[in-house]
Amino acid sequence: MKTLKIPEATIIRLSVYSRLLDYLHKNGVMIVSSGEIARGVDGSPAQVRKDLAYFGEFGTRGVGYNVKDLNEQVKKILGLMHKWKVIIVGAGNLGSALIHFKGFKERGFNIQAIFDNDQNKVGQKIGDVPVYDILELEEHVKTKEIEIAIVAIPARHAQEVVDILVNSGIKAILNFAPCVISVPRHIELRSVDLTVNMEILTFNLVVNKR
Amino acid sequence: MKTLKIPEATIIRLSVYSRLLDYLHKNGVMIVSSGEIARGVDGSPAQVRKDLAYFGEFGTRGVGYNVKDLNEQVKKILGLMHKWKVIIVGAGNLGSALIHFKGFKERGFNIQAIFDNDQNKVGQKIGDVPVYDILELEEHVKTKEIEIAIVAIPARHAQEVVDILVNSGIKAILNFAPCVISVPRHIELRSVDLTVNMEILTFNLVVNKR
DNA sequence: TCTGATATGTTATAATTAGTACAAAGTACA
DNA sequence: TGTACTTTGTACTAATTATAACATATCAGA
Repeated sequence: MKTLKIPEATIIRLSVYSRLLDYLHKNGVMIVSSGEIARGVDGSPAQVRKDLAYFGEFGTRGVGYNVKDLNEQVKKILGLMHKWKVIIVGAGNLGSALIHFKGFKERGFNIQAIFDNDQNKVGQKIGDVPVYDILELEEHVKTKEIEIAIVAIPARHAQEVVDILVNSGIKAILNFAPCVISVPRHIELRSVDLTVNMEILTFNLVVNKR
Repeated sequence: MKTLKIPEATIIRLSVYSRLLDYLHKNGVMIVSSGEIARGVDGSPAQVRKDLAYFGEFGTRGVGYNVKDLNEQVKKILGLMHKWKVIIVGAGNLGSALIHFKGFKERGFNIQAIFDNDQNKVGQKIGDVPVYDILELEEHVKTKEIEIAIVAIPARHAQEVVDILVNSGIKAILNFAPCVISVPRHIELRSVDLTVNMEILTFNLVVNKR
């Protein structure tokens, strides 16, 4: 199979398209055009078609796209045809907030456990997710075959925990600690950096005043 | 002043450089080279120099960069020479977590208030930040001259709240609601979309297996 | 003061991504 | 069946961004 390189921006947009398609499908819309998708995601029709064209032909000329079929195809592209086993490391404020975030389950991410080193939290539940001792992290990931870990701990311990995750055979990590993290090439890593996001805003505020 | 367009990727990197420079400065490091910065942020020396070159000459050939001076310059570029007045809308799990996140204050973002429509929360404090009724949002932003709002509420009400913020004269918005938000051109908007980030991971997991 | 070593700033080149235009394919209806 | 209309998929063009190479400036030591 030929896998030409796909721009990350395309993947981001596909994810947003898919959420719109979810919404349209839920509301009984059967057919949608690239123009309607574009309006729904604040993009251009050409961009929508080009993004889809990386992966095949999903529409009918003169008609548009079947909402249900297209959504299934897009979800398949995004790797959402099966549920993913997810854990969260860090039962602090952010970890707890992420447990309660509805969006994960809606999109097929099952949060199965949360890990912390605070013995007051270990053995409790947050929502309906059990809190385990972080000492059990490596073994748990291995035996339960966890695929994705969300790291929600302070920056000074993040690399250390990531190393444990890497050793335990995790496949992907979403990191919220505001620091640079290193992982071997075969592991997927993304960082959500809140202060960086804030600073992009302030940069734009300042330059736009010039 | 000439303001040629700056890639957003450059701004993201500058923000990361600055955090590294904070760290180096705190540890008494006086001089740093583009190569050392690159190692610290997992990038290339040429990229570091090019990013900085958009804004001027900050180093000394044959020597490197003065850590303190460069950090001041970079922070100035990022608009961090003064503190920013920030509010959070939504006192749910995520809003509360963001209140407790240390990184904001460290980088000059002062969270002054949090707004919610839950009357049980109104009048309370989260950390040391007071919770106000969301009905007071518009007036508060106007009179206190709040510059940045963080939106941490469910997607179905996000656009509605953003419209209030826009009317009240907010300058920038960081949105955590998983949906597409529209604002007038003169307002800065960024969205942190957790499921999109997860789906970039799963996409990469799936394609890398091929 | 001259020479070698080092690190920046900049120019040139390559790669990537987005935008435009249009041909191809389908629909509707006289 | 044929014609006008719609919407996709793609080839082409333009713009953006990253990479590499190099010229310039500084320092240290003889």
